[in-house]
Amino acid sequence: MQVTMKKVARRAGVSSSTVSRVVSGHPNVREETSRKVKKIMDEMKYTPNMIAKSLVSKITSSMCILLPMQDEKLFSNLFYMELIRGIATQANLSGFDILISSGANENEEVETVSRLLKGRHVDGVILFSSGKEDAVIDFLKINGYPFVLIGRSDKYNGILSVDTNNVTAAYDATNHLISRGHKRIGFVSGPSNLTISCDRLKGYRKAILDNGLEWHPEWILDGEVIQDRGYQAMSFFMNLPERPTAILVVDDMVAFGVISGLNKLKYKVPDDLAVVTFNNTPLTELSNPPISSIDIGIYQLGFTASQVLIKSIQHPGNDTQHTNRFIIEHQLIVRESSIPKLLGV
Amino acid sequence: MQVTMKKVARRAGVSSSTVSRVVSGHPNVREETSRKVKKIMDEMKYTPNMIAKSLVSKITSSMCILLPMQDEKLFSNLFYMELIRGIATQANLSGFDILISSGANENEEVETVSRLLKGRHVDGVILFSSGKEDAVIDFLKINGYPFVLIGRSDKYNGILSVDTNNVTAAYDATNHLISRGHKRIGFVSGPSNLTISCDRLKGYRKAILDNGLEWHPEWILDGEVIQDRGYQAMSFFMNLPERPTAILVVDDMVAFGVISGLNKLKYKVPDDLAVVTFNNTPLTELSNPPISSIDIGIYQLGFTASQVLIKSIQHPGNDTQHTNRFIIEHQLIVRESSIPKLLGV
DNA sequence: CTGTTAGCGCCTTCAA
DNA sequence: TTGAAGGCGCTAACAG
Repeated sequence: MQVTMKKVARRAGVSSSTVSRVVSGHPNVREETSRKVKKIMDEMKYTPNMIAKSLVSKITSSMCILLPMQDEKLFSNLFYMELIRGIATQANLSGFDILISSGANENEEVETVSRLLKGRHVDGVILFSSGKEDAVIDFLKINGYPFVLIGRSDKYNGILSVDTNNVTAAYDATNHLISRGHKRIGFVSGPSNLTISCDRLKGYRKAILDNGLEWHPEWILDGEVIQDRGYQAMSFFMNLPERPTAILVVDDMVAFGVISGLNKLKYKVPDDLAVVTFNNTPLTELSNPPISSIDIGIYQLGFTASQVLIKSIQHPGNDTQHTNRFIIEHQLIVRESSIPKLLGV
Repeated sequence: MQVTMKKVARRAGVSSSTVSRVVSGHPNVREETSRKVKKIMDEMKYTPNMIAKSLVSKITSSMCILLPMQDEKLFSNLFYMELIRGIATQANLSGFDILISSGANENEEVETVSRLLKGRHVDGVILFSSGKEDAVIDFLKINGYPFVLIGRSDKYNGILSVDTNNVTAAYDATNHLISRGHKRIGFVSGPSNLTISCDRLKGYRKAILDNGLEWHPEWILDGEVIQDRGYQAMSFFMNLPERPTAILVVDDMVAFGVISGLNKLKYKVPDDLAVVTFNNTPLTELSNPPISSIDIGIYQLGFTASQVLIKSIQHPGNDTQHTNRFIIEHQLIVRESSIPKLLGV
């Protein structure tokens, strides 16, 4: 049997409105009454029924994270888990709960989100930019539901989003290699339909061109191929005439495949090929050699997204606010994969 | 403005009870009425208000996953994400939503879970065995809330749990090494307060003793030390008099540290030291050499836990049912880290 | 300052 | 087979 306000009220000899006032911290309650009611609440172990509260207030204090469908596994588990951590931490700080959801296809995604939002299960959504048209975003925009995009989308503007400046990040990473004397630099790309892949490629290319270096299409490898058969791919790559002396890799996991392949082929990192990658997951430190990586602040990304969404939920008016795109700073973490080994170890 | 049953009812010229019956598939509705109401519902895009439904039915169709506090990062992100996938997939199949929660300390954990359960936000909880006394479990047992434990706990019995037989798994892994001719086998352990670590150690030890092999305390390393300074730890290990020729490692991530350390020290895997590990996350394939690993079916673990919890929520009577411990089969995936390299590659 | 009243949107009797 | 009425636990408006 649940302890309700009514019961607390009866036991305390007051009306249930008074109990409600005490619970919600309403000012118009005599100090004494408040204390008495609170004591009784403690005794009876009263816990508010959030469902009933939601029903009348139309606020659920929860948000959902729409995980992308598993069509590309390149940026996967480590990345999302860290993101969820960031989101959850910030959400909990504001008393929000996190709901995880996903759909097998776009239709299912829309249905899920619709059910959750219209069914008043959640107040808003955090989702990931796919780069292409997105039925979910359309749905959210049309119905005016609060949502935040992690990543960037060329197709939509004026929507709340949190992102890394991937072009600059790639530019910086490439410049790091250039500043270490590399003239021929390759690139391992991610799925070409993802904005994140395109942006990183763009930044890489810009750095190459800005520095007047050579630009060879053969120096650009496909990350998915590396994951599947890193050995062959790297063998091909390393046997190119005038092959690169350094390579920029779109993701830590993929960099592992690259280095693994190189090791098998008896090439040394960074001596034969310097490697810089993105995301700076814990893997980079465990690799041999440890991998230089752009830390894009995954946790921050999630934390901020959560913050922005909650703000948008709590102040719905600000649709046309000035800043709707939030950029998380990145930072290059230099490790052995891009600099000559230190003496001693 | 939300579309309610009332509005649909008015528009369809029936009572809202009838609409309710149609929605819930109640048999006592004339075929014709049903069709008419359904048509109107579609037209008006009626979506049931789950909150209101919950309020009266006292069923939320959602569960929460209580993520462990981040005091040990040994079995971390990759593991949990995969687990969540399994849980979410099964849950969605049954129309359940997943709530992610965590707490900074045990008190917070209890509070969160209590709020969620008593506030009728979720119907049940999936949590992870910590091995020691657990205030959350106490809370759940005392209040009779449905919950499932992933892992095993010596302290509690008769509670629903889903687990790997880690003793057997470790036994099998060790026997694999023994069958390949290894006589001196080391072990890298996880946090000693976790049941999972103890069980794996137990299985390893049993295999060693059953086969009449040597048992040296120095051959047992601490996983956390490896993560922090794998190089030194492995250097020490490899310089032991009559050092092991093989080693069993409690987790993939840690095995990475081990192999990384060995590489730096110019030792070869598996020639100088064969390695077998647990969990079979995608990392094992990306390593050089690829690591032999016990696949404990993380996804299955989550999937089953979800299934068991839902069953327990929907049939609350079965507290004293016969099977309350579900074991997921494990399987050794043999890769190059434990067998001589294949010719040709 | 406090109590009464009237819903939130839905489901479940009970009567017709 | 259908409708009316009442209530789930809470909040908000209006009186006192």
